[in-house]
Amino acid sequence: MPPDTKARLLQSAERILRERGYNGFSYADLAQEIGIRTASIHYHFRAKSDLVLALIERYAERIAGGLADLSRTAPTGADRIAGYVAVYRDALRQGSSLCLCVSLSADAESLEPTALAALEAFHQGGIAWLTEAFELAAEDGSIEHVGAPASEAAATLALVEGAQLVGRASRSAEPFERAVALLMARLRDVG
Amino acid sequence: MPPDTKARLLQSAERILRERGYNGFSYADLAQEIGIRTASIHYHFRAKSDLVLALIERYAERIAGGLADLSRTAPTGADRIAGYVAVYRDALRQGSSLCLCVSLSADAESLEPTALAALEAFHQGGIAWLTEAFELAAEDGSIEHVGAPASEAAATLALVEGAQLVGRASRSAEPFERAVALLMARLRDVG
DNA sequence: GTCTATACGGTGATAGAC
DNA sequence: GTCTATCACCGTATAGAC
Repeated sequence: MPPDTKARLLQSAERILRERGYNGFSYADLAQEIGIRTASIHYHFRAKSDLVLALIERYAERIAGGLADLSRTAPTGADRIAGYVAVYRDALRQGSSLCLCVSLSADAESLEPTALAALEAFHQGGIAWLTEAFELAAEDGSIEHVGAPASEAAATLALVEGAQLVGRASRSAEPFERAVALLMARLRDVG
Repeated sequence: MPPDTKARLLQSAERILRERGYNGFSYADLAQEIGIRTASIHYHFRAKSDLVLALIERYAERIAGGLADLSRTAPTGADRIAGYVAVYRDALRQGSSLCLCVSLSADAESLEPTALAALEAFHQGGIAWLTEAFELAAEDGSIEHVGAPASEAAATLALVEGAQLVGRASRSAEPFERAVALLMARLRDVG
């Protein structure tokens, strides 16, 4: 019945980290937000690096789960790409936060090797999923002039991550929409 | 003859900030690197926010100057886009650093309004330059199937910034190259 | 211009009581 | 599980001597 502290910690930590970056958030912020002392956080996560690693893994699983759902429910390649872009649009939250892994990539220098490896795995997973989506699109004709699927995938991942960054600098969703407009225009039959 | 301390400060600060982010570098790092005390840095830049603002303005001018040169020397739209991509490729330095403004965009929450405004101006300037380059390309036919120049510009800015981020997470140049490969393939007659 | 000295709060982390 | 108390720094910033 009492809310699971560890879960609340993860939830708050993710939000703060996505707003302020790895070096911009502390156990003190976190402690204040959920109403315990910093010492208590160390009980759940021995070190800040442990918390961050748990955060990445949890985040990667959640996104991977969402993409797997999308693969099942989206019939065309265009539907899948539209859904993928929506994931990043939602994560931007009108320019107020970044995808956890976009935020952490910028602070790569401060991360442990294990966290760095998890970050790379996240990117690799995104590219693999996008490659499949573009392969499907090449077959079903739902996206205009599709190039090599692996190249389209790498470009699309960079596009949405960069679009988030530009939106973050403007604290607005508009730059994101402008950046993905051409990609969205290539999609056919998307509601 | 004695090296200008202010200039050395700016040079070192830019390097460190691009490697570690706004919240990941301190006056102490800077002081140690150029061999003076932190108190002396405050003589040149009253507060960290003043240093960062000077850094952005200097950086924006340098990049704008480079792009202006490129406009004069690159005859086709494709040449200009290739040159633009090269600017970001060089700034990535094999995955060891980011464009100053990519780094700062991720730490937007920590910046003063003046710095944020300068960041937005940097992005706006990049998009304006790219828009002209794509307009030229639409006329000279040097890039395949050019869409609305303003849309191409917004997408290209996001693409190269995102490509840097993915490269940074892997401490490698390869993800950057993969991300821009399709764009580069659209360019014709580029040595 | 650069220094020493210092203020003052933040930082991740630990020991041990409850 | 959470607390109090405490540690050993590190952070930006200032005052005033040289």
